[in-house]
Amino acid sequence: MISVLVVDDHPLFRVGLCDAINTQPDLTVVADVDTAESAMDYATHHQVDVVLMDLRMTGMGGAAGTAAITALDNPPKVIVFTTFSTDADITAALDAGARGYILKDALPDDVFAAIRQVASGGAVLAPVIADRVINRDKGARNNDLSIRELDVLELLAVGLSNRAIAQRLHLSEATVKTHLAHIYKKLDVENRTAAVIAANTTGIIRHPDQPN
Amino acid sequence: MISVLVVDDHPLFRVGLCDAINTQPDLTVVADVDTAESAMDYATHHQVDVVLMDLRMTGMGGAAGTAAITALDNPPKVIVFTTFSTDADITAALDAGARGYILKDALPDDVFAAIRQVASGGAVLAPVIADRVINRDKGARNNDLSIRELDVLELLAVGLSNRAIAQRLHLSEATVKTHLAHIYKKLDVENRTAAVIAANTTGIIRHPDQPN
DNA sequence: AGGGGCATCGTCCGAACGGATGAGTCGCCG
DNA sequence: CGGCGACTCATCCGTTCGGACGATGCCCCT
Repeated sequence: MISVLVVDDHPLFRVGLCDAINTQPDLTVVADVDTAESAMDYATHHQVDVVLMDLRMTGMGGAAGTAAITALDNPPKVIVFTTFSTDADITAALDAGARGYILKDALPDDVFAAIRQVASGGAVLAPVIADRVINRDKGARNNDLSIRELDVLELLAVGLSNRAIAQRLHLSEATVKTHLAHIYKKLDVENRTAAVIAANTTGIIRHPDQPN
Repeated sequence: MISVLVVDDHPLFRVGLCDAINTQPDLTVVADVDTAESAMDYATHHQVDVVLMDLRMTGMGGAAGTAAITALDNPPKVIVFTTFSTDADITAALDAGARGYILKDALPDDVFAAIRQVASGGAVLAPVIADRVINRDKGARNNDLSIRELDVLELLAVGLSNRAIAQRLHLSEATVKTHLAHIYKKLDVENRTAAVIAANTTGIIRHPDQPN
């Protein structure tokens, strides 16, 4: 019997998920919580095989929660289970030690299979995610912005002018322009607006979370 | 007994939702489907009291589906049940004839209550939504962009230059600039990048749907 | 008949942006 | 040590934006 801990701040979804899992003879939900904090709390005091963790939650968030849980002694396997699949989310989750990344539009059977797979020591990535991860380590290396370029891009993405960016980062405007030129090349765009869009859609930078 | 039709393309969520509803003695899910098309199909051939409709789905989408269903003879009441709450989504849903708009992070009891409320002829808006709707009719009237301004904003939001926008819309650049100036005023921003951000976060324009 | 919003186009000008190029410092890696 | 990349700054130049006018025509509403 594989024990599962469900972490999701959508009560309705959580309940449905728990019920679905409990229909499986070899799976059982031992607890369901709505924050990463409580998940960590539970995992430190109880034995759990697999944690199904939502990413975007109020509080510490799923990525931090995953990291905290995988740092425990004899840690449970964590599967990130979320609606979102930006690069930032994926890397954060995998870096945090997640052994699986599946999307909420998956079929129930896929979820069950993922739990079994991970419980037995394997790893599971949703097809879309798998592509991303593979491509990331191939050609997308040049897509990597330097730290400073990311700083600039972040400020760019909130609508600041070159001058304003320069002031915020204590740079000259010339330097900002240089960084921008590099950013445009790396993102393969022509202007700042397109760069902001690219940054948002590819998930290079973090959204301010759900728009309202 | 109130009969409910559940429309959602996330199988896991749909199943959980159906189970939850069926726990209520006075509610029963008579069918659950994964597209607006099948929902319309079902509603034309069967008697249903309330339809729980997801907004963002593959195919015709929830707003169009809502409009189609409420156009039937003796139509069921439609509650839009979604994760998203941008202005575009809300107005689309309400214009389409939805009698309720609740978010997927609602508590199960809230959902049950909403179904009962709508079935008995009432209307239900999630608190966040209610605020939006009310504010929209108050001060936000100047926030209303004209059709043409929206056209421009949409192209702006994919990173096009003034000239490119002009060509796409068969306008002179001068006209585009005039529209932009109006857009900036109405959105209370200083430049195009900020306008794009504002458009995205306030949901004035439609996202190209889920980023990947 | 008049007013107002919308859409269209024009001009002018200063500010901002984007591209090209060069160049200096620093740290890392072989 | 020598090369390379990141970071910094500068100058020059052409293009693009954004603001501030004005102007016309249309349609709707009072």
